[in-house]
Amino acid sequence: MTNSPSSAIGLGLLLPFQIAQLHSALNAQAKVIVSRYGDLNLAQWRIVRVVALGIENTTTPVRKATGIDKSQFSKMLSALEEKGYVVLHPYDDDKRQHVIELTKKAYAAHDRLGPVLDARQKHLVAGLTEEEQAVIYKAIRVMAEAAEKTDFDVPIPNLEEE
Amino acid sequence: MTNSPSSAIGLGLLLPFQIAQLHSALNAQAKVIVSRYGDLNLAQWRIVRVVALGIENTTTPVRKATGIDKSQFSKMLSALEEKGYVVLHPYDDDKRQHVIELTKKAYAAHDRLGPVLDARQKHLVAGLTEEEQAVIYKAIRVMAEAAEKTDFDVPIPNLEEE
DNA sequence: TCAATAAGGTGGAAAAGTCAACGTTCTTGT
DNA sequence: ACAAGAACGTTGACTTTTCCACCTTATTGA
Repeated sequence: MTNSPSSAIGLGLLLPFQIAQLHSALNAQAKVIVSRYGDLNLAQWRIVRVVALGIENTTTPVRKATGIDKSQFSKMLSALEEKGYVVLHPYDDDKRQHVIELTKKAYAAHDRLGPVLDARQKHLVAGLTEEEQAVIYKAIRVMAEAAEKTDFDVPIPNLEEE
Repeated sequence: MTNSPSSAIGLGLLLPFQIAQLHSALNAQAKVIVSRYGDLNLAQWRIVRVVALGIENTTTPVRKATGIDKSQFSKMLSALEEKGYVVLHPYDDDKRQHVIELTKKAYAAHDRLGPVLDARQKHLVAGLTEEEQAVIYKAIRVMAEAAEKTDFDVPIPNLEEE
């Protein structure tokens, strides 16, 4: 699109890069939208969302569902509590964890932002057919799995170091 | 990498979120690979790569091609210069910019890493057909474009605030 | 020619994210 | 029952990334 790189690489070899670009763009977009509707950042919003949708409501499962590192999760949760979005209760089944309860403020934020982000989602895939969307989901799954491997022992001729 | 990559993927959650997860996984993978072959980080590697492929060789176009924020780009370029990967020359057509010249060290790094990342790329899409790959590229393009929009004025039914 | 505005790059500050050590709680095996 | 080991969340140090204000160079328009 901008300028087609020299054949060999072609467009083919730039996939991770393009995904990084796409992610960056999506992230920026989400950030603008979310910040316009409140004082939550993206990570905080995701936590609220997972709980609001009733997917999970205790710390570890929520953390896993949102894919946030446990250190940051702890910090974001504290921030949410401070800002009055959540109340943390002890969890009897596992006293290391907490039960996350959303406040009215959180639900209000969710009610406001949810539709906007739904509209955004629709907008994002508006130019794609159902079949194409299905392909994307498959591709994400496949690539995420393939991203596990890190040892690509290319037949390297004894490389001279510099 | 810290958080299990595949766990949250495939839960049927929203697309941007899954892309973020995928990006995170790909990023971690690339990080490991790149760091194993030298002292460049991802951003630095991309700069080297764009120049090595002859796509661009002056600052602004390289910056745009790599999609790196201009502040970080400046820092990464300084780091590359310090580490002896590039030499910066004044650019007469626009004295605000620089011409980026790669050193032998940079070319050597490129020669070593290029094949490995090519192998990685092949591995990533190994589970996808040609058609599916084509869909992905289209999807990325479509979504990246759609990510520009940030005003989703949803017809908000005047929701009662609390 | 000269001011006004835009674009590029730099550097400091803030935010986000990562990492490792620690205390508590849970689980497992004996 | 109890010790050993694992899982969880928290904290503080640290790194990376992002944001913003500033200075320089280009461009535009009068």
